[in-house]
Amino acid sequence: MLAIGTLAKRTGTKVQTIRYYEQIGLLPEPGRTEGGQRRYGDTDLDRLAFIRHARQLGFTLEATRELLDLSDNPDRSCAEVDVIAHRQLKEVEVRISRLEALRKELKRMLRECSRDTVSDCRVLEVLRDHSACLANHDKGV
Amino acid sequence: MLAIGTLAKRTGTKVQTIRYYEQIGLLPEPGRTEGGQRRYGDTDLDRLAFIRHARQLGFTLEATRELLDLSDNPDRSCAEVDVIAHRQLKEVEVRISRLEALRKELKRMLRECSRDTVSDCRVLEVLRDHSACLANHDKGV
DNA sequence: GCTTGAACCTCTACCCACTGTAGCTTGTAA
DNA sequence: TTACAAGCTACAGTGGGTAGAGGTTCAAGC
Ligand SMILES: [Zn+2]
Ligand SMILES: [Zn+2]
Ligand SMILES: [Zn+2]
Ligand SMILES: [Zn+2]
Repeated sequence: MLAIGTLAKRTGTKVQTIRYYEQIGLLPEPGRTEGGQRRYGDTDLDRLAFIRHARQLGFTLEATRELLDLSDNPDRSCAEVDVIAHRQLKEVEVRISRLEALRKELKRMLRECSRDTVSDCRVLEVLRDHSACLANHDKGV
Repeated sequence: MLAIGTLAKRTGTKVQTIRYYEQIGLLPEPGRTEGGQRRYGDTDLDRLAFIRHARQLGFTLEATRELLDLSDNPDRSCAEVDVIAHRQLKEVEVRISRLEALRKELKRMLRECSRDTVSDCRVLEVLRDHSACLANHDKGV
């Protein structure tokens, strides 16, 4: 049986985060020692590793919860899993294209800057005057 | 003079957000009517437009605050501005490369999935077993 | 001038996904 | 036995807003 600190180290999680996951019902309440300290088994280790990996891949805790639920029912079709993963993929792709637009505009601003006084700064100029900006913020990209 | 709702519409900001910016000292306290309602001038309009544009380009409110301060001192060198913008560019680039790694791995997971039962689902398999994953989460990429 | 109702006001709580702190108790190795 | 690392609970705070309750003010139409 593992103490919470050991579990934390093995999964690269902070102790508080583990207690937080328990609090929101993502991890089951573990057994306790006489003195009230949490003790974990291998099932908990696997479950927490799963959660951490899902988080590293950008899934929300809610999506992670759904994935865990599905993972607990091995006979069901994996279509639902794939829907969640696909949704996450779309999400990531939207964020990428948004960030690429920002990257482009930031680079342009910096390239065009005269590096003189603030009053001539192209960066501030663009910030003040949206029409000098090539990014389409309105369209969410 | 503009009421808060008009200012909100003109800048594409929610009314609550404007009050929030005032609360954190990003917008100055405006004049009020006899009855206590806020009234804004063109200076406020420009300042809020600047803030919104900086936000759309991904700058944090803290960075935006620094940019506003610099913008108020037209005689200073724009080097500081460029440092902030450059920092933001780096930030954006880090986020992009992280997201691209996720994108790649999500696509791979989905491509390899047999679309059968949950027990055979490649997506869940990868989530359960990090060694089946090609993304390097450890290195922050 | 009066009525109506949209828009304003303050205050509080909530979102996500944690993280940090204070003040106390327990477990374990020397 | 003692020292102290590691555990415990409870609560506050992060960023960047957003939502709602419950009350007040403004302005247009009559
Ligand atoms: Zn500049
Ligand atoms: Zn722009
Ligand atoms: Zn699958
Ligand atoms: Zn991975």
